[in-house]
Amino acid sequence: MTPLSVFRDDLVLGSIWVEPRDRHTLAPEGLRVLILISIIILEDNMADKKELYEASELYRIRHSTSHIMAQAVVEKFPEAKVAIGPAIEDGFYYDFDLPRPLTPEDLESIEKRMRGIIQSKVDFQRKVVSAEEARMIFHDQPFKLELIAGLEGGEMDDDGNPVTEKPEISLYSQGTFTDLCRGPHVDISTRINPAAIKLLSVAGAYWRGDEKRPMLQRIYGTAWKTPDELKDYLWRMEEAKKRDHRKIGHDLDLFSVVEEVGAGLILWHPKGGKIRKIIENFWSEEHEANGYDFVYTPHIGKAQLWETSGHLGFYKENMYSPVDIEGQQYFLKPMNCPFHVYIYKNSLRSYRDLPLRYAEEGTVYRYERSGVLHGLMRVRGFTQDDAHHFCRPDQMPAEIDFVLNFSLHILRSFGFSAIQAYLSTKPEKSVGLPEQWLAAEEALEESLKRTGVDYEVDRGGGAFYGPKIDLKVKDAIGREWQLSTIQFDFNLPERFDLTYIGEDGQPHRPYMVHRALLGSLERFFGVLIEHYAGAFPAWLSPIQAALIPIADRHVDYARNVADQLRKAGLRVMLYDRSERMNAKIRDAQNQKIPYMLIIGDKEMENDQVALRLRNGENPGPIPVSVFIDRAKDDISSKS
RNA sequence: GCCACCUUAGCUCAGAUGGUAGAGCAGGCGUUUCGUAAACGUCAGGUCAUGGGUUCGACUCCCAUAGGUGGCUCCA
Repeated sequence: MTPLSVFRDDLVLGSIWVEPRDRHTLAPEGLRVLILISIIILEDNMADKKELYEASELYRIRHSTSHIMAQAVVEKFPEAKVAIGPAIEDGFYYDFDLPRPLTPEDLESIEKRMRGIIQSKVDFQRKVVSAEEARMIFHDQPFKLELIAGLEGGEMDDDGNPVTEKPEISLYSQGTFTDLCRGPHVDISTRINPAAIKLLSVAGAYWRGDEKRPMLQRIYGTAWKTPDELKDYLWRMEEAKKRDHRKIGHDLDLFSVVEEVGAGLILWHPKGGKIRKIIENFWSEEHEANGYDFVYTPHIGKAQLWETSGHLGFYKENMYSPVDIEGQQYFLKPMNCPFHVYIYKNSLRSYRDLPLRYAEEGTVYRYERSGVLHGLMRVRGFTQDDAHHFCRPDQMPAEIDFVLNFSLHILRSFGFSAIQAYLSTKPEKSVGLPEQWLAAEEALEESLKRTGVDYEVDRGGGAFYGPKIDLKVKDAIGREWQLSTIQFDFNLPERFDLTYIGEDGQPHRPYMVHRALLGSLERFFGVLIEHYAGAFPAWLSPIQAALIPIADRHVDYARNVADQLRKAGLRVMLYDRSERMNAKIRDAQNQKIPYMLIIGDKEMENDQVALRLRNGENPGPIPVSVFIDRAKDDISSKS
């Protein structure tokens, strides 16, 4: 038996014991997810996960391990300048300014020294000092001096409000190392299990996250209570790596990014393209059935357009340089909104025409710094499943209800059942009338309440042009991904002077709502790949059934079955090469094809196929028609 | 963009201290016709990311460029 961590959001909550062989078959999709569901129910009743963590012993262990690491580093590099070293989710880090770049060998020796320090049983001692004393102690530590000055001056809290009470200045010492630290720590180093810590990587990090300030070297590490928990954490990291959409995208031949085309630009291969097409078809049908009109707009627009929309004022850093066309400047579009606005403006609108819902899968281009590009998740060109709603003030609550429910419906259709909403309200700097903001925020919140979806409010977190709801989904291993966004826009209707004629014969300003449900097709595809680990449900699978004849004499019959399946609307492939059956199964399995249909003498005689599923289940021979019914059921139920 | 690391055949990777490259898989061609995750043989594949430099000689060392990976938010 071997322990398997029960976790949520990478926070280990405990362990259960399973047979080693089950660990790999059950854990990733089956068992773990089941556990997750029950944990989520339990844990959602708990007050605040973050507070819980910070009060935990594990948090103290990690924070203290970070200090021990700092001690080891300072011993190795006496001239090191130390910055900060907190515990974080799953581990800790510490930032240093060092005379030279660290190597993997350095990490090994630091880690070894850390074990030595831990085993020497050092105490962690807390001491409160005055700012003056602190300055003396850290006279050659510029980062600490800056922190002391900050503490003394009374800094800002998370919301940017000045902290009124000056915190006391405390030190923690262990062994030869003293750090300016709020704590808490373990009392003695033996609380840390030297076999349950590991240094992971070194990365650059700006002092205080500010790119204008010095670049420090950050060492990341992890620490757990037991070696088994450490092992399990490392195993989880491996599992997450296996789900990496870049790896799966390559293995399953879904997409690529090549240097010759350009960084952050996606090539969709036929199989990825098939999945995209299925997503788009579904998307279109649902939009069609829900009162949307489809619009298509160009990829570039004149400078004046972006001037009016405000993009050249507020968004220019993310836009590419203009192209010159007959002396006029044109910009590649970073958003679709201005075009949709002009479709609205193209005729005089009556109050009877509203609401209008313009939808477009609009491809936009945004400049992203090279270092932040990441597979399908962060790219420079992508297609938004965009739409803009224009409605009257009296229609606004119903319109929000509609779009929120529509969003939830679409996300759930793709197998995302755990959805968390975030409502962001008026920031200090904003456009629009306060009463507009209030009405919109109230409509958003009331609507959230009616749907019953779990939500949090981020006061002051909205964009300057309007409040919004973001929807995040949890994937199969508990990670959150932001997909949908529903945003009010008080800015563009003003800037473009949008109106409709009311019952009173007078022009009125419409409300405008901008929304994307899947976000971008590229990113959404990446999330789907990781959520399903490449094993897409049948309705999304580029190939649904693989026909596997055992010997060449079965190929003709298999071809005949393939035709029947295609006529029934299934996507099939036939293994007609003279490989061994085992090799064909292995290949189909690696391609994560949902249904494998083995065909030998017995099947040929009885007009059957022997069904094998990619999870290893082997239901055996069934008539072709029975298989067709079963597959069609799975597909229509999207399971 | 910045910091560190990385870039060898389509893919995954070997190639001490500088002496112009090797395996497995994939691919082509044969042979095999086989009941639930890899049959056997054979052939072909590389200006070692690109461009400079050091050297008698560079995949190996230095510099630049392009791509990639991990970070750059979570308060001492």
